[in-house]
Amino acid sequence: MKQFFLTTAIDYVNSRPHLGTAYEKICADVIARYKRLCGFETRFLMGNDEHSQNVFKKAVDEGLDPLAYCDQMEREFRKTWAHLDVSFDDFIRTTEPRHKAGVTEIATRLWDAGDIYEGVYEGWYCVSCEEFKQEKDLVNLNCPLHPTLKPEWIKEKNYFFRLSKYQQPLLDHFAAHPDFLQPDVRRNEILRLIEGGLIDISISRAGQSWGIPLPFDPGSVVYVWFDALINYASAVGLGGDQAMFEKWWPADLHVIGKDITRFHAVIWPAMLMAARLPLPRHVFGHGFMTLNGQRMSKTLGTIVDPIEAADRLGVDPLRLYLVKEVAFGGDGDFSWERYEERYNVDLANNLGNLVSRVTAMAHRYRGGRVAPGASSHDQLARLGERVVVDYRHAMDRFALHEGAAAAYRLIDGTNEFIAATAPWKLAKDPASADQLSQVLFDAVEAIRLAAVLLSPVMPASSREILRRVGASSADLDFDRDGRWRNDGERLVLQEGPLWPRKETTTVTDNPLPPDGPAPGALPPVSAPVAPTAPATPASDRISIEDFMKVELRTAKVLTAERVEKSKKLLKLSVDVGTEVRTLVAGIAEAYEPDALIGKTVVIVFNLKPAKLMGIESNGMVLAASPDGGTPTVVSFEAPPPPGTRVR
RNA sequence: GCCGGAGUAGCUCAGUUGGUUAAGAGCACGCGUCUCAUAAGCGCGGGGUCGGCGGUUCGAGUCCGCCCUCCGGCACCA
Repeated sequence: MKQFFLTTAIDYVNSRPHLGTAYEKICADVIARYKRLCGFETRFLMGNDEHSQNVFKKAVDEGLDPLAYCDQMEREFRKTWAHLDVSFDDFIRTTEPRHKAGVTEIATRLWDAGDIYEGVYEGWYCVSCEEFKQEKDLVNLNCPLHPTLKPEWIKEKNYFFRLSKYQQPLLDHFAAHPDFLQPDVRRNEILRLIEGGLIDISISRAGQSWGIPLPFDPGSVVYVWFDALINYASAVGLGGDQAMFEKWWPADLHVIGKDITRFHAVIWPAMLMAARLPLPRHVFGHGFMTLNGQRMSKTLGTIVDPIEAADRLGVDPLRLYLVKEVAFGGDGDFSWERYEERYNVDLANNLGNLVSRVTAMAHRYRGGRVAPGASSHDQLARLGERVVVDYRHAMDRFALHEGAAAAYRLIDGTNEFIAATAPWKLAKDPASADQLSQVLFDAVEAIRLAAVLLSPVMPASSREILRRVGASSADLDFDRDGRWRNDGERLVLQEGPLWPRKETTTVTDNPLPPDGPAPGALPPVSAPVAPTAPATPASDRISIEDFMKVELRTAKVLTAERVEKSKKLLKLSVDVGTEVRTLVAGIAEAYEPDALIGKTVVIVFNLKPAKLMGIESNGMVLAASPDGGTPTVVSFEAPPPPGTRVR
């Protein structure tokens, strides 16, 4: 039997799933369901990534055992996926024994192959980033991403994977398998990256407990992302169930976000080459969902809860929106208005209304029993066959949006067909009885076929439609059900609207706050809510002494000019009361230099000097800086004299 | 500045390797029409120099070069 093994990325359990993660799972689910429909024995894998120091820390902060915390998150994720009708066959957690077995197996193979070697890594290590930092990137010896954290100088035994050795083999593989990585944008990107040269990478951490020990040196654990990649293989028995592994490996498809393509299209294949294991057949890097064109960000409050979105109009309407309105592979935008618009147009007006009118006529004119007539006009049938071809072609190359569009061409065509044949007129003329039967049958059959095509996208709705048009929804099979069938009597049921039209409310585009309202609630209609910063856990707080180390003072801007060749930097000279200082501020995108002159701002007075674009900066201007937003400098309505201490 | 991505109708966007789905779809708007249906459906219409300028070609949203604009990342957010 033909088979298909696909995976999504496993998710970090630091935060709950949002619409972006849901998007990936839903798209993968559509592919999985399509493959099942086509008769593939399908294995659809998802899971959680738990061996992160951040997870460990977060659990400790919440006073939980890390595993208990992960258990809790697993329930959260599973609940979400179940709610969204994501039909995964297996769910792996990287803390499971089977995963440990897989990781151990890969590590051993790479070690035996001589592709792992021991080295010493020295450098500044930021615990929060779980990364070594270059000295030049440090901010006054602090991590640039975590300004309150001082990276530690770590000198540790470290194991490296000879990634460099696989530059040419990878290029060869890409050349031999042009569709290994899709879409093309990603492929080109990665090819350039590989051509630019690969360097060996560190794959272990010493002296940590949260992780999987290296088989050849239990004092070190496997670096979290190296560990994570292996889940795809360990989930099908690598290092454990050999028979299962042989059956399912290699994976046919990894569905991942575009941000992690290099892990999946460079490092992972190289690891498999080194382990002498076959490579996955396809990697697909999908795009990101934005909210009203803005990145989804927790701090901006631009996160959409997928369960909330599903509860608003329905799981299937959400799935259809995500699949049909976004070209799979590109970025997509979500907005509550557009979501409602698509619901009304695609579901209420078109498909839902079509089902209503056809089932109503079937009942009114034929008592609900519809069978082909003797006079066959095959215009709808031909459209159906053509649409099926387009649909398959699109779905087979993961063009999910085109697949959905193909199904909709049949739906639109059926509405047109009804207008053209006007069954209500035929019904008035007894001589047209046979023709009427055929028209009704054709319409019912078209709906049936469209429902089959849409079944991967809208599984529950598809079942309901099939039930109403007297067709079975059990064990759908594309070869049997995915074609025009001009035979058999259909017992049609006339019931209420599938998707009642929503009257357009004045839905605002305000994003939901991070911990949004109860499911079912409308988004806030009030004025935009200021993004609320996540509460800082008590353990991360600093003492007053710590704070007092930072000397904040007012300063009056005397001159301001753009830094040559810089996009973000302004060079300022400021009066700090006792002297005039030069400092550099990254606010050029938000402020014209002239607008700052004469303003009194707050600076960090006792900051060590740093060189930026060749200019020595003696202090730092305080500004509110949202992620991805423009900064606003702290200023005063009634400025105190320069040099006043701020505390 | 470097590296990516993108510029197609008022809005959101499709447009497989350059040539009969090339100038499209949906929404919005205007007009018309049907009455089976969820004030849904169907038809017609307005409106675009396919960012600009060159080039390759018998033929260019499509390929090449330069330029403009926007977005993202990095250099530079001390």
